[in-house]
Amino acid sequence: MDTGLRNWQGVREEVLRRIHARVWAPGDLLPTETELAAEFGCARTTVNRALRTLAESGLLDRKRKAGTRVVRHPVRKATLSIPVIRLEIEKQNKSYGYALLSREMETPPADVLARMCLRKGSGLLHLQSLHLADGQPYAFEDRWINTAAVPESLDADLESMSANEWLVMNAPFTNGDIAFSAVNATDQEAELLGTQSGVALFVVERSTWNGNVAITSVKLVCAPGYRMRTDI
Amino acid sequence: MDTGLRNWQGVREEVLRRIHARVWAPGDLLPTETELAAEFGCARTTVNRALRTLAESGLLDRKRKAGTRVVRHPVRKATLSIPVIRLEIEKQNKSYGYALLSREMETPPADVLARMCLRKGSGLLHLQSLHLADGQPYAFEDRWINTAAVPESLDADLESMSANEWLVMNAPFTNGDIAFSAVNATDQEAELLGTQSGVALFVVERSTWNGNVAITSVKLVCAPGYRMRTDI
DNA sequence: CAGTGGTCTAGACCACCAG
DNA sequence: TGGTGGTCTAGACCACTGC
Repeated sequence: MDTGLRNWQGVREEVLRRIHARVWAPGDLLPTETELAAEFGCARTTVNRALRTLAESGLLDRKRKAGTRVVRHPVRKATLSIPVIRLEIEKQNKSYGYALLSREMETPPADVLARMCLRKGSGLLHLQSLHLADGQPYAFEDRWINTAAVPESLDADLESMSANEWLVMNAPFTNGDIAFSAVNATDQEAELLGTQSGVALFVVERSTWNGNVAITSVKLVCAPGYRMRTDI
Repeated sequence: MDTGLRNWQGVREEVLRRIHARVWAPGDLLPTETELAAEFGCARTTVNRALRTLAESGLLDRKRKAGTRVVRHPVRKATLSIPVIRLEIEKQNKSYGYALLSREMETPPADVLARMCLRKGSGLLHLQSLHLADGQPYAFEDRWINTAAVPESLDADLESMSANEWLVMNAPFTNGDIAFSAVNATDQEAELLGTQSGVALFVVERSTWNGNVAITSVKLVCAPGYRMRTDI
């Protein structure tokens, strides 16, 4: 039977429709790729692409020999874009500002060492800076850079360009992790962000590696009212 | 020239390596698919798959006729899994508990209506509940359900099963949005979560639609110390 | 071990868009 | 308008895994 679905987006839409319409309910086994290809009148490759896409977005579970099933608890996946802060601000039609507050070689506290998987004794470059949007405090950045991995960072001009952008252009990374949480503002954070201590602040912590070499670990404390949103 | 890269993952790794090694620097134009296929000794389809994958993860920018370029500011994309809370807790080897606190038909406040893109006058089902991990408060859930879109929800047994799970199984959605922020605990939230008012809490807000029909809007206030993490 | 998805190939046509 | 990526096809072989 040829229903005339000749491209993979079309097949994906039709499969989605049937899942929503409960033709294939959660836990159900779908026909094989070959059967669907025959029904839709297209090549198996096309069906494969459609089903693979749906599996990647978490709606289907595929196993060789076992076949393709509709997952029982669709774990929705949201994709967050982690932009360079300057671009994030400029996209809101605000002017970006940046101020370097401090820059020292220091022995990092234990939690930073642990996050970067480094052992004690290594001195790291410690940077504190402030990002501004239209002159207002936007986020406070507390960053540690592994100078053993990125020695050029010692000579970098970090007065005019944020460490974030310098690293993006000069120290590529292969993997990392990111975490989000909420904290009460310390006195220092409150003063820098122009608010009162105790106010709830949104925090982003990110560490990156090149292979298994730690590059940098950064903690971004956002100004009150910060909201991170995305579509699902 | 055949360098023996015969599968798309291998091609992807090699292209990645060259980007990291600055063979192709940010902004540079890559060879065409056909040229790369010749160099790697594989079919163009294979190169296409590799480059398409890298473009999807935000490292390459591809345009017909213009060719493939390394992006200047690699916007890293983090994929968050939004799990059913019960599963999230059980994955930590803790026992899941759930308590329905209130269930009323009510006229929602303006901000909820706006979030769901509904107009005034519609009564919605308002649910408040508490999620527990090993008996300790884990998150406070404040949910509105559009009964016009999901009339069966009026008869659902929401004492034993959380609304989240009931909806996952009974009211599929096609799209939605999700937002994260930080708030200071209100007196009510503090009492329910076993903490003091004013403590910084992590908040997740999510709204879902089936086509353009609003299904539900939920606000999840997490217990102190909540951390959401993922790899990038 | 046999059935299923995963992938590769060579060739083809098409859509888009920069020059 | 020509060059580039986007996709489809038919056929093939392979890898995994449930039975």
